[in-house]
Amino acid sequence: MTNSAGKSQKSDVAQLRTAIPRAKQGDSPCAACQVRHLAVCSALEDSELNLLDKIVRFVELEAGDSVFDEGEPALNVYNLTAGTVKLYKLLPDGRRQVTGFLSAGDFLGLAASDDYIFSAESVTPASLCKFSRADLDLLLEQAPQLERRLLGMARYELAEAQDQMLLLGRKTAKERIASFLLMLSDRAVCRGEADNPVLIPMSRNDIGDYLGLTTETVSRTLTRLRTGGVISLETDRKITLVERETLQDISEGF
Amino acid sequence: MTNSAGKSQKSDVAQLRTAIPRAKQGDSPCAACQVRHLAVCSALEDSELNLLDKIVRFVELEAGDSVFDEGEPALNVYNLTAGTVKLYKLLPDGRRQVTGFLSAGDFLGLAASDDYIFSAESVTPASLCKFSRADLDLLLEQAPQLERRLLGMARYELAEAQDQMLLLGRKTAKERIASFLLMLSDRAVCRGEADNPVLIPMSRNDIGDYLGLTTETVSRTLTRLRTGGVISLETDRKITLVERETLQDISEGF
DNA sequence: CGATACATTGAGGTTTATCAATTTGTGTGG
DNA sequence: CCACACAAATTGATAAACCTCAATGTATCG
Repeated sequence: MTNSAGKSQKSDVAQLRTAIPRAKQGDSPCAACQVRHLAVCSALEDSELNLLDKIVRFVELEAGDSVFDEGEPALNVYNLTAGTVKLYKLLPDGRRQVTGFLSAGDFLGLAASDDYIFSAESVTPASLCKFSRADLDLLLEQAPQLERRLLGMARYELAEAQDQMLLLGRKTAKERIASFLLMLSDRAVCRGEADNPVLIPMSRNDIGDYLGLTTETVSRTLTRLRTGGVISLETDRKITLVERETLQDISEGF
Repeated sequence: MTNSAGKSQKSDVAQLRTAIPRAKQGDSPCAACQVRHLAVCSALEDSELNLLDKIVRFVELEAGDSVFDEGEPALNVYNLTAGTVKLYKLLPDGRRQVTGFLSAGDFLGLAASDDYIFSAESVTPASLCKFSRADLDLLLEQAPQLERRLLGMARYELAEAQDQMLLLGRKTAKERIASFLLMLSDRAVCRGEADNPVLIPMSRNDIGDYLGLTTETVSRTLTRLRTGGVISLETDRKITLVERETLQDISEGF
């Protein structure tokens, strides 16, 4: 689940590469953050950013690295600033449910209990801002408006979770795939990227574990949508939405 | 979805019956609330309860009444003080996903958007405290600790939603039913009731729509658990957990 | 260029859904 | 209190969707 020593050596290289633009000249790295407007941090005034700078640590991950595992003490929280991270839960026999994919600006680790209740692992190379929960709690005292921002984010996540329950409980494979592609497209727009073609950072297996399907069903369903002319596969990981309206109708169950 | 005029007449009777103990002698009904320790209201000091009393309205529902429907402007929030309420989303062809069952102490209507994103309907006769969102927002100014409480509740709901995603995406019918029975038992304990036998306030159809199954599969699966000696059906709506450990193992996928 | 992981395709099986009939439970009115 | 009507639950037979296992094709990366 976590990485071997051989792989994590490369991570150091990545750290060197990105450390320079992130904290140049020793002035506030948070003030220079490209995704601040997307993150919890948007709740802080420019003058308060130094509070963040004091407690933040930067983490660089390569694809497949573990951020934390379910059941560990929830000591840290994270802001994802680049890349994609997946959250998942496991059953004893290895069945896996991916409960979400995170991208730039998303917050991670806000657990209800003392331990993490899911595992988090990078899907692509990723950059995170790491805060200890103790530091975060102190910060919340100084900047109570952060609490409102966190509540807003939690509500949004709840809304997404309810949509996902509808998908998992009642939608067909075709409807699930259509919903998934549209979600990726919409989220790219939120990050200021193009809505089409859709870039798919995760494997068919990860998609299956997110949608409650097998790899094979994901693949077959994509093939059928392609054959039907609704989408077009540029590569495995790059899909053009040819008939967005049709896809929308399929995703909503019409 | 809502009730006919004929049925809602009885609701008036229910209102009379319970109005007396709830607001006796005109002093603070919130101070006398039996489920305050379970609800958001526990975040308020006794001295602050009069703030609630000023803005609360009491609502009594009979089984099957609508609280609000998906897509309506989210003008109010509610605290459930007695009974069971189900939340659900619909697809255009009538497929339904119940996203949660609420019981005494649960909070309802905290939407991320301006409109409700799910419908809410009582499963049994129910009592609710109703607040306008505008009033709640004002109250949050005066009692900011409420925000922390709301955040805690949202986190808890998120944790439950993730468990439900694992259930819907990866568990078998048998595992889903076992998880469901244990959840009902655990929640009864939270409310200070007996953990066994389990009282089932909702229909097989509602259970199916919650677990992503059909009525028939729910029924057959209960029959098999009964035949296997793991549970015992006292009546349709009252089930004894004969082998709780076994049920626990089944629910976790062993 | 070769090795390896990932994706696709095919054949066949399993679980759960669907459709239909029967039984049980509930509430009403005689 | 009983009989009736209606809704809810159970059971059975069949079908469909998706999964499993296996083989083949195709990216990707040293």
